[in-house]
Amino acid sequence: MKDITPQQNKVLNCIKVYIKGTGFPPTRSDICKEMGFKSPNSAETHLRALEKKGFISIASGASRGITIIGEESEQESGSIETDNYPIIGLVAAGSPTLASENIEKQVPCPSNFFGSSFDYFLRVKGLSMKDAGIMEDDLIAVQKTHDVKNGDIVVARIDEEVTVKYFTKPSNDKIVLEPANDDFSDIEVDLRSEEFYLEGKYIG
Amino acid sequence: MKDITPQQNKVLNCIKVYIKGTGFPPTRSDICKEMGFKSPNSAETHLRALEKKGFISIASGASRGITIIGEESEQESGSIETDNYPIIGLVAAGSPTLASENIEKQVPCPSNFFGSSFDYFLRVKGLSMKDAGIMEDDLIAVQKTHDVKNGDIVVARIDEEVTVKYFTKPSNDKIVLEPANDDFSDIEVDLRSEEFYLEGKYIG
DNA sequence: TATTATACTGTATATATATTCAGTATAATA
DNA sequence: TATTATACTGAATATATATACAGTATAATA
Repeated sequence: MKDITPQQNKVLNCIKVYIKGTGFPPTRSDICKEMGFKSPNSAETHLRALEKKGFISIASGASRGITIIGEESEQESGSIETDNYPIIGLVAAGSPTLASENIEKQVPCPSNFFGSSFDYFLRVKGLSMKDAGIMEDDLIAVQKTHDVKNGDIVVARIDEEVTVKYFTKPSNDKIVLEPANDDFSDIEVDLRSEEFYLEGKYIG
Repeated sequence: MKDITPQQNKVLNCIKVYIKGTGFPPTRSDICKEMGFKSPNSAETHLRALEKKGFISIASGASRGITIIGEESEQESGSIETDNYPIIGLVAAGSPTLASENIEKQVPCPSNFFGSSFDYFLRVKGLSMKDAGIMEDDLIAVQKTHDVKNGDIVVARIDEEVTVKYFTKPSNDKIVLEPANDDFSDIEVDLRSEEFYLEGKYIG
């Protein structure tokens, strides 16, 4: 990263303040107003300099196409690794689980919050895992994987239907999905005749 | 906040993803590309609807002048408000709950993760709240407060013993703590003869 | 000394963009 | 039944915006 001049730093700071205030980057004219310039080209040349030095990137042709290139770890208190995770609501039959139409919203959560890494939250429908502490409308953290062991709680899809159950594989072409609620019965899947897709594994 | 339609939610989510990816809001055309619309007016009408319902604000005349109105989130480029919360394990009789000897460890968590603010995590012992989805060794988020309503799940201490139950106060000097498991029975506390201390309220 | 980077003013213009107008269609509501 | 909200296509247009071109001036290099 090359040196930044005091004036360029002022412009960079001005852009940051603008974004914080409005939610979107300023135009060349906006920068002129803020900085007191009388020509939009003054802003333009500063932007080009800042881009050249790697502080921002400019999307060509697009208005307000300024992106601040931050040095990431600006966090003071221990720099916790957080990420946004999508919450998956009702999964439309046949569509990929993580397709945007299934995403209710994104929530921030530390990536190691449940001890193991995970990929998304799933909103649970039904009470079949009641005795495992998973209730209707609960959010469960799911890791996309096919590596599951007997006794794991898995998210599985059988013929377009998504379900959360205990996983057991007694033989090579048979899978048993066991609910944690006496009111529900086991599901047996014959891998030779039925479609079975393992969406992932319950993490927390 | 009025109701949002599924399609409007898709558009809103699309805008959020765009901002996350590029650092600035999309144009009407950008939304069309992302959503598959063939007319910029499709995006325009959705934006107007979202504005009317209070999900976004639109700066008139400005390009890309879309601002997401998050209920709390002032998160530009990763500055999510996270805090460390203590996990309380077995609470030693007679000692203050938050005393350091009771703290198992600290975990980071977004302060608004459960919608409401909270003060610590408590590790649950016993299965008395099984039917409410609270199992042995579960972590529950607890807010230190004395402001509880009938039907709230509370953390209470009666004569050196800490317990998690539904709270009801039928009369001025009597409290009933109700478990969520048929195998356990209600606890009635006579405030005139027994010591009762309200540690806090169950948040999530 | 010539060159390059910084730091501006001022003008011009192609195009990116918001925004209005005119339609079509469906479902819900009064 | 009429009305309103949703969900689009398609075209038109005023203007917001990026961006190039033409200059001026100062300071720091090579």
